[in-house]
Amino acid sequence: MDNLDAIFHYSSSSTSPPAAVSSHLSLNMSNRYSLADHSNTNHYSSYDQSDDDHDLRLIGENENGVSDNIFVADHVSPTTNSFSNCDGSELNTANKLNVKKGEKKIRKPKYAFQTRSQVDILDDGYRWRKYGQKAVKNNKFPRSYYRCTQPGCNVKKQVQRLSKDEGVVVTTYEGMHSHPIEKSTDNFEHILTQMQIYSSC
DNA sequence: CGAATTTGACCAGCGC
DNA sequence: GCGCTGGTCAAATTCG
Repeated sequence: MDNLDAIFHYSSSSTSPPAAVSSHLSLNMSNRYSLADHSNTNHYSSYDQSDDDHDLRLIGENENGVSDNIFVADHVSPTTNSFSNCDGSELNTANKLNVKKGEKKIRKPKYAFQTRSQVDILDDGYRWRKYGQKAVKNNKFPRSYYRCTQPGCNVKKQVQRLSKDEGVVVTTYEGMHSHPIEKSTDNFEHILTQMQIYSSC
């Protein structure tokens, strides 16, 4: 877990996913959820995430105080100061890591959501195909890699359960969907409302 | 039978 | 240079 542009902590006792939020988020980040813009991170308080995710800064906290924190990572490419450049453009084999010849590597922004959920597979309204799974250092749970199945849509996500808190699932999104959400979720509006609270800093 | 998942192999980046 | 780690590929397998 690194190179994240933002992590949103979302508490939920149901299977309804924050992923739905993130998917919506990825469609609208450029004009709505710019809180994690790297240019704004300097004034955020630091946050120690040394056990798992590293180099994360706390950028917001929910009023209920418990653990609904918003994070942004230190490692953000200068080219990703704006979400709007996250176009989901396809990577070719020679450019798997967004590296061009003679240029600094370009990373897409990533956005992670911490979810308190009993299930790993969260229905966010998009269709995903799993393309990999890896054991993660310092974590007894594997990380799963998914790609959006929509042709031409190159959005990826990673799903991982925290070792130190088995009730927490971290979903990391990379890229923006180039198509509408495929199905609605029951409490989408509720989730959106929470997101707006989080992003009101 | 087509789509999705599993899983070992492969590759690149990074730290030492 | 080497080993570790994260990310992806692709063949095999499973599922609907």
